[in-house]
Amino acid sequence: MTDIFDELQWRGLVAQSTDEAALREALAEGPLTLYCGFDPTAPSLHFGNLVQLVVLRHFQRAGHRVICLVGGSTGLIGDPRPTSERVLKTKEQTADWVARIQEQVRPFLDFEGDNAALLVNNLDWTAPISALDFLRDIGKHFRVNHMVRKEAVAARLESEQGISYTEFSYQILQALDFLELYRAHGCTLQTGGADQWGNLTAGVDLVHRVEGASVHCFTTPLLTDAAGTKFGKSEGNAVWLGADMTSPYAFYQYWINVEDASVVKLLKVFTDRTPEEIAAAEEQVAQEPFRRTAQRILAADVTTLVHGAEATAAVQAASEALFGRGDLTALDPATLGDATAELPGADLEVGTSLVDALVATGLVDSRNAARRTIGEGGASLNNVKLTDPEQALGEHDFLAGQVAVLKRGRRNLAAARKA
RNA sequence: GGCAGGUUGUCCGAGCGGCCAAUGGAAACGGACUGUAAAUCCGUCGCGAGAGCUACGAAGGUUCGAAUCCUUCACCUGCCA
Repeated sequence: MTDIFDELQWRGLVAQSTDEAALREALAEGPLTLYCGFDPTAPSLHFGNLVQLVVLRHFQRAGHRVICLVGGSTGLIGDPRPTSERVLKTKEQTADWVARIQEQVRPFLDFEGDNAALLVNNLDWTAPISALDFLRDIGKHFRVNHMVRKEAVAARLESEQGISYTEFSYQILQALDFLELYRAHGCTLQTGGADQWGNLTAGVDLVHRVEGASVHCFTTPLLTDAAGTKFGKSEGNAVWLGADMTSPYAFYQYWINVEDASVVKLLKVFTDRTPEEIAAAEEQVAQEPFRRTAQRILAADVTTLVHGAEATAAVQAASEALFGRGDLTALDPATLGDATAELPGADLEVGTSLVDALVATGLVDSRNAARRTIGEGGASLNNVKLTDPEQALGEHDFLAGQVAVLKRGRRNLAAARKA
């Protein structure tokens, strides 16, 4: 599959695009320059951003010039959400997050060599513009009539709390980026998530008005599971790319647990597997679902992409040891230590009640919940179901004298390390 | 500016002086089952071992007793200026 656009479509990475024929032609003519922006709304990128990073990666490999933008200015304003106004973050915090995200993005693209990706910050060209110049030079090109049609803005205009002028201006600020990158680097394509369509086209329009040039954009689809729920949440928490926010173990487990009905779709999106490999995986889901081969490939590939091969090997070994059929007490101390090192946990004294241990390790939210879980038969210690809420951690419960494995339900594990 | 209505647990949404930690639905979690999948059925779903404590926009008040009544404040909605 040589055509990049064909490949992206086959992978399910294209939702909506400006004139597809023109875009295909532009891509076929030779390397073009494209960009995708990431706003610093948190100290780490997350699942949704990973889709964009994967897209950029495909483009760079296909020989196109990739610009990765971190939104030092747009992050100060905030893209309006359809539901409610954002609370402004301080400039210091935003700058800190920009720095973190700039680092986080590095492994996904090649920033060295002939076709090095470019890392830019829109604050560099936005900060120097005066309010008056902004209104005269940029604002004049935007019709409010058109701006209010944008989905998130329209929703907010309908909502009880309305929308601040600050957030209303967001799309102009983002459009300005496209113009700037077009001028400075000949950038003619912007990509983004499905919810960014309005912002992307605002940029396309601005470049067209000011420079008379036709540029392009396309969005990736919102990824949902069979029930139509967004992917990227685990136990109600976002799946982050930062190891300090979502541990590599938790990250790997997230992918391992993907439902059968979605695993093929996610393999296409997030891995570099070929159509043949994916067809084989699909076949295995159908024929031998209990082996979870597709999920294992998905989890391994994506974890390697985000955390590296070494981390993947570690969490695979841990998962194997902890979820394997083998008796936990039979594990050798080294394997046990490595496996449990990946788990969330707590340092606990001999004699700590299991109720307290379940709370301390974060497996449940409260002592009540712990008792409930034990009462429901949903908790186990070293793979032995707990029945007595009053039971306490005994000396012999610490396997190899160091760690006890607590489990809630089928798949939530934690380590109680001997203090 | 005037008048009327609203603000309930993660979300939606009942309750309108005691039987209300608060009906119902969704989400979520656990069990039964396989496969660390889905579907289905059952259960759980503020904190606390318990007594009890904290919760129904905020602050006061009435009452033996308030999510429910009164006052003030904030925000929203509708009608009239």
